[in-house]
Amino acid sequence: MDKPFKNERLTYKLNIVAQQAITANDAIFFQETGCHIRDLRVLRLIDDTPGTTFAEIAKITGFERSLTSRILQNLIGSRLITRENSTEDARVFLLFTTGKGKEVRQVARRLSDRLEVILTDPLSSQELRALNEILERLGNWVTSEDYSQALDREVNKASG
Amino acid sequence: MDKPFKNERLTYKLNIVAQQAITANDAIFFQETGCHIRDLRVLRLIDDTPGTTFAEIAKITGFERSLTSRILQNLIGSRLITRENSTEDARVFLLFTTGKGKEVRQVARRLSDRLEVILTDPLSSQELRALNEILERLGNWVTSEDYSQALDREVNKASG
DNA sequence: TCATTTAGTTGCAATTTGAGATTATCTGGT
DNA sequence: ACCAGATAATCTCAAATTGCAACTAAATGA
Repeated sequence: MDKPFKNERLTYKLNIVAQQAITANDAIFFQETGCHIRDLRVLRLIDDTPGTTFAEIAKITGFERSLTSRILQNLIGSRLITRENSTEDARVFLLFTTGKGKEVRQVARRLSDRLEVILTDPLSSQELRALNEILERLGNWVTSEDYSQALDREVNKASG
Repeated sequence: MDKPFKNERLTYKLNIVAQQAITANDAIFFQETGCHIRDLRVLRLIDDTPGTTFAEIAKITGFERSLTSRILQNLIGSRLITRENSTEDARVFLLFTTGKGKEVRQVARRLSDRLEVILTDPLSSQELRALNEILERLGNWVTSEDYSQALDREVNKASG
């Protein structure tokens, strides 16, 4: 009858839910597609913008260049994407999904739909909408410059 | 004008918000108290249940025993908690917060309050209540046996 | 043509963490 | 009383992850 949390903080609750959901989902994605969520995200980006580049991917995802490089190497090794030299700049290469890559992307998409249904099972459709809306707003907030500044002010106030 | 996410999945949104909030908060907690969130959680547990044991902490937090051991060593090293041998079983030791530990806990508590105010700045009080309620429910769900089983069924259906 | 900048890769080292061995202690059966 | 497990907690070691910085290759521009 233990609740996982009682009066806990919002961040704590967020963390529990995010952590549990992601860990469980990631294992399933890996089992069903051979890819981890992070790789699938890159695959999706490439599939949505064929001919995108290494630098674009690194910029959009925010991953380190070395990490980006390794993820792309994995995807290429699994024959999910191909690289083609740019005709304009031989340092640059363009990324495309293979047929297999497109298939995996679809499998992942459908799986993701089903997993999200399971995750949100205890919520009414109204609650689900509300949650999406609120998280959207919070997501914008926590990634904003204003948020960092608000935190900075708080810290300076405390120690100053 | 880039939104951090558009049509993204719930888990993705959750992850962004949780990750950003936790990373930012953890740095501030460390700066202001010398402890990371994880350590503070253990400190809080001990302060709330004086005389609790290693095994209890490991069970409640779900941390590995080796990790739990290291966290306790840190807290002892920082003089925030003390260990006392159990009179009943010499293998067991009982944990207590020191005066300094209680102080740090209070500092952390107040800081946590303020950080949560900042985090939820863009939400109305009604939305905040709704979010808390929904996350509570989701937290219970994702840590339940039923959730794992629902995922198992989904996977078996897919591959079977 | 040479110096500088840019694209992407790779080697290396720091960090984190978990599994399993290890030590110390307890409990129960004979 | 003694021995054979069980149990509490620690510690060692090895695997995985990741970032930094050095590196190669190609472009740019003076």
